[in-house]
Amino acid sequence: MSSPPPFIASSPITPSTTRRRKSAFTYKHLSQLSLSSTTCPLHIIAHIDLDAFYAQCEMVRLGVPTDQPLAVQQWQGLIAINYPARAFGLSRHVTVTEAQKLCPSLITQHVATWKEGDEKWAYHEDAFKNIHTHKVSLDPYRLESRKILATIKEFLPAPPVQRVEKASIDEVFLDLSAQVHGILLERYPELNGPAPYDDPTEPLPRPPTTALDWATDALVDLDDAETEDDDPDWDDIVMQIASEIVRDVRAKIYEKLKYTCSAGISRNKMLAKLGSGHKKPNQQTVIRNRAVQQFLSGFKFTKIRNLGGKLGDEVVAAFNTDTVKELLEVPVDQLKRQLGDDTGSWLYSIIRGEDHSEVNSRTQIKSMLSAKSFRPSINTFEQAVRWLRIFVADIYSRLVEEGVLENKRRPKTINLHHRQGAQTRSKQAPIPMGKAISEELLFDAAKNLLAQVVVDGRAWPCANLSLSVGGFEDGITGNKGIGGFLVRGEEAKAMNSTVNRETGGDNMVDTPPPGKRRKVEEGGITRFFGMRQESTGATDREEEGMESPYQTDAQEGVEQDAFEPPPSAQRGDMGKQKAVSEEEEEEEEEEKNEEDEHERYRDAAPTHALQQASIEQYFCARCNKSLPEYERSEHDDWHFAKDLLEEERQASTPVPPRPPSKPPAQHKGKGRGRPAGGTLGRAEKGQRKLAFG
DNA sequence: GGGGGAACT
DNA sequence: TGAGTTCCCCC
Repeated sequence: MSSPPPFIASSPITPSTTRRRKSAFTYKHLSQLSLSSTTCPLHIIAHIDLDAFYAQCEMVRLGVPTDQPLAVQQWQGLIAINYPARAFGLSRHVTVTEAQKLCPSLITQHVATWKEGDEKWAYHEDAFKNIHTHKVSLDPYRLESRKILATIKEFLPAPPVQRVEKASIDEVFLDLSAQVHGILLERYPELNGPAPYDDPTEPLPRPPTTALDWATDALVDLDDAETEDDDPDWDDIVMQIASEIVRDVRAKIYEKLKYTCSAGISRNKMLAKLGSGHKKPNQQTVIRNRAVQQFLSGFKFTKIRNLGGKLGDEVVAAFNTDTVKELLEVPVDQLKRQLGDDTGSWLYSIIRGEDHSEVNSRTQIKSMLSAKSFRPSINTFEQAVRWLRIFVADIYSRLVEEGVLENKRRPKTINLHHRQGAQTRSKQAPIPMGKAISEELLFDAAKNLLAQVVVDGRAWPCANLSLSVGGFEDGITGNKGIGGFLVRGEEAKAMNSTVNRETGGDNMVDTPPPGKRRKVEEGGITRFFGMRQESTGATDREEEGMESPYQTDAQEGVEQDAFEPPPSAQRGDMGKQKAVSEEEEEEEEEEKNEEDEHERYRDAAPTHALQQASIEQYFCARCNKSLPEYERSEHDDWHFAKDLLEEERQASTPVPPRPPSKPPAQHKGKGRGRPAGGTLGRAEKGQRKLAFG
C-alpha cells in the first residue's frame, strides 16, 4: 500500500531534492472513499465488540462494582465470565462449583428464565433447579444490545454516511469511509481541489509529515520492510481519523450506558474483527496497511472468519499446518487444486489480508427463535405442546417489544425444528397475512407443524425443539440504506464483487467466500465437501414408504384420506430394523450418526419388553390393529397429530371440494384463510386430547 | 419456497 | 453446552 506509484510521465516534475515521494493514492481513490466502495484502498472499517457482554449486562443491572468477579450461569454451566473473574483462571468450560472454588468472591448470576404460564420472563431464585420446567430467556441482553446500538447510531452521522451492521448481539461493524472522507477534506483542504489535468488517476499530494498522534491505541507491529520513520500516507491518516471516531463512540457508550467494549480498526471487515479481539478488554487496535502481513502472520488461520469450522479443519489436514505463515507459502494453484477453485482463491486472498465484503447497513432482526434442549428427551405430543406454548409466549412478547405489530413489520413464516437422536428435521408454514398476529394464531400454527413432524414419524424421543418466526425484511419500514434495495441474489453478488459500482476500473479480482458445498475435481472424479448428503424430508418419506407396508400417506404434499398407523408401530417387533440406514450412503461419519440414532432409539424403548417372548399388546380400535403396549402413547400421539392435520385440512378447504378439472383462481393470502370457528374447534380439541398424556 | 446444514457468538 | 442468528446450498 505504501509502495511508490509507478512513474507517470504526465505527472508534475518532482524536484530531485525533495525527499518525499508522491502519495500512493489518487484522486479517484479519494472519491471512492466517500462512496464506501469496498475496493477503495482507503476503505476503513471498525469492528466493535462488547467485553464479556452478558456478564456486563448483569453487572450494570445489579449495580455491581466493576472489579467484582461475576459470571453468568445457565443451568449448570457458565456462559459468560467478566474480566475480573478471568483473572482467577475461570473459563466457560469450568463448572459452577469449580468456579466458586477458584474464586470464592465470584457472583454467579443465573440468566432470566421463562416459566410455563407466565406472561414474561423473570430472574428466578435458584433458577438452575428449574431446568425441566423453565426455558432460558436472553431477552434482557437483547434489550441492552438494542440500547447500545441506538447509542451508536445516534452518535454517528445520519445514513447514508452512517453504515452500521449488527453482526451479533454484542458486535457491530461500522463502515467509516464516508464519514472519514468528510473529515479528511475538512482537515486537509489541499485535497479539495480538482485533480491536476482533471485526471483522477493523478496521485494526491502527500500528507504533512507531522508525527501521527495515535493517542492510546494499540498499534500492531509494522511489516518488516516498513519502519516507523516512513512518512505517513493518506491511509495512515484515514486510520487515525477512524480511530478517533471509534474512541468517541466507545466513550459515548460508556458515558450513557456504562458498557465497555473493544474495537478493531482496519481496511476491511476481516482485519477489523481480528483487531477487536487483539487486546481486550476496553481497548482498541489499529491495523495499518503497512502492518497487515506482520499481524496476520502471527495467527492460526483457523481464527479467520469462515475457517473456524470444518473448512478450517480440512485446510489443516490438506496442508498439514494451521498457521497463516506457512499457508502463505502454498501457491494459488495448489490451493485451488486441493480445495476447489472458489475456496482456493478465496483462501489465497484472505490470508493476505484481502477481504472486500461489504458492511451491510442492517440493524434490524431477521428472525426470532425460541428453543429448548431436553435432557432427558421428551416423549409425548403433550409435553412438546407445553413447550410450544412457552416458545410462543416468548416469541410473541418479543414481537411486541420489537414494535413489529404496530410497525407492520411482521414475520411471514413460522418454523419448527425438531431433533431426535442425530436426526434433525424442520417444518415451516406461512403466517397467514391479513390477520393480526396473536398468540393463539402462532400457537395454532406451531402445533400444526409439530403434528406434521409427528406424522412423518420418528418423532420421539425428542432431544431438542425450537420455534422461530422469520421473513421480516419485507416490512413497511422504509429505512433502506445504500444497498438495502438489493434483492437476495444480487446482495450476495454485490457483497463479493470487487468490480467497483461506479468506476469498474480496478484490476483487482475478487473471489467469493467459500460456499458451504464445494466441488473438487480429482482425476475425473468429482467429490463434494462440506455438506453431508443427508436425506431430505421427501427422501425420508420415500424411504419410509419402502420400509413400511402400511405407510402410504401424505407423500410429497399429496393429501390422502386413509389413516394409517405410524411407522413407529413397525419398530416394535424384534426384527432388525436397519433397512433404512443400510440403504444410506457411505461416509464413516454418516454411519456413526445412524448408529447413534439407533442406539438412542433403542435406549428409549423398554429393552426388557423387547426381550420378552410375548409383549403386552394394545389394540387400537382406530386402526384395527394391535401393537406393543409400550408404543401406545406414541401411537395415540400419532393419531392425535393426524386428527389435527385432518381438521386443518377440512377447515382450510371451503365447503365442497371442487372438481380438479377447474382449479379456483388464486386469491393470494385469502385462499388459505380459515374460519374462526375452526380455530376454536381445534383449540378445544387440543385441550381435550391433551388430557390423555 | 421448503428443508438441511455450517459457522459464529 | 445451550441458545440464538445469519448465511448458504440443493431441490
